[in-house]
Order: sequence, then C-alpha cells, then structure tokens
Amino acid sequence: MNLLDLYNRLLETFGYQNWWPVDYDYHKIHKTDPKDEIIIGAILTQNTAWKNVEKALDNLKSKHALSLNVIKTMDINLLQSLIRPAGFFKRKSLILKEISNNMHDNIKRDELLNIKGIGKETADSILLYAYDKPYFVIDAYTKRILERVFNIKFKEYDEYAFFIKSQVQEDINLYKEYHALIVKLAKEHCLKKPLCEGCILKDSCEHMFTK
DNA sequence: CTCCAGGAAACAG
DNA sequence: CTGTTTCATGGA
Repeated sequence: MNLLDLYNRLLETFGYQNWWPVDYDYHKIHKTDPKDEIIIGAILTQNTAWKNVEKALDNLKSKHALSLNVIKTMDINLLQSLIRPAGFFKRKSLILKEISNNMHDNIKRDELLNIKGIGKETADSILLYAYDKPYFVIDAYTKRILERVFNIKFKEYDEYAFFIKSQVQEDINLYKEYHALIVKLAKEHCLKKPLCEGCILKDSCEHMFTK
C-alpha cells in the first residue's frame, strides 16, 4: 500500500469530508468574507478540540464578528470573552488582531510565517483551504498515521510535506480531501491510544505487525 | 483525578 | 541546535 492507495481507501470508506467547514449563509447575510472563517478557525484550533472552536465561532457569529474587519476594531477584552471556549484565549486574541491587520488576498507563505502565532501548519491550512494554494497540511495526525501505517518518521515539517507531495499528484482538491480524511481516521481509530479494533487498515498497517 | 485536542513561541541546556 | 515548558478550555 502506498500513499495514493491509502487516500483512495480512506475516500471509499469515509466519503468526501467537505472541508473546510464554512457557514456560507452567514457570510452572505452579513456580507462578510467566507475566507475569514477559515483563517479564524485555523488560529482557534491550534492544539484545541474542534468542538471548542465551534463554540467560539458561534460566539463570534452572535456578535456579527466572524470577520477580520470586525475583529480589527473590536475591543480586545470582548474578543477574548467570545473566543474563550477555544482556550489560549489571551494569546489567540493577539494573533487574531495581528492577522486582521496584516492579512491580504495575495499574501505569501513567508509573510504569513512572519506573523507571530502563525506557524507552518496554520499558514498551510490558510493557504490551502482559504486560497486554494498547493500546500499540504502536516499536523500531529499526519505524522502519527505516517509513522504507524508506513513506519515513516522525519524530523522536520518540510520533510513530511516534501515526501507526501512526491507521492501524490499536485491536486488542490486531493490535498484538501486527504488531510480531512487523515483527521477523520485519526479521530475514529488512530487516536494517541490506537483503537485498532474495527480499523479499515487492520490488514495493512505496519503498527499491527510491529507491536 | 488525569489525559487529550485539527500548534507555536519562549525558554533551558 | 534539540528538548521542554507555557499557554487554557472543555470533554472523555
């Protein structure tokens, strides 16, 4: 089994994940930019369960503040109270302020990485899901699954991205879907403490043979 | 109670 | 340059 086989198998099993989740109706009604929801969500979900991010996003919506333009001028204390459920709220409020002042539609990766609080994964999530740029998102799940399923381990973020991109065709929709499917598998079976029982990869996962 | 979640920066050695 | 700690909430 190679990386493309894994992708096809995950897709067959779980179907399209329809990432990134965006409330387009909200943005149509409030005349705000749907990309902002992806950018804000990408920051809020740093080391945080998505369930908690959803609460923060709902709070922002209730104040018509799911928008970088609104966040830019919003009182910092109010912002913190709205995003509190997503954790790290003091830090994240500063990151949101920073990005709301520096974001623009043809932003480059290096420029994103220069914003304090935006690391490689967050930058690539924004570039891929908000701007349809061909960056493969590498997160803790991706590393975990590569190591368990293929017994492959690197030191650097860029090594993971380079390797994966060398194994599949450059296709924006594949990049988007593959990452979403990896998250799905990681949440269903490939948890930190693996639930191999019932996992679709039971027959071909290196982890099953090496333990 | 402990552990973990769609990380990143600061800090220590 | 590599490993560890800090940041915080909420659910299992």
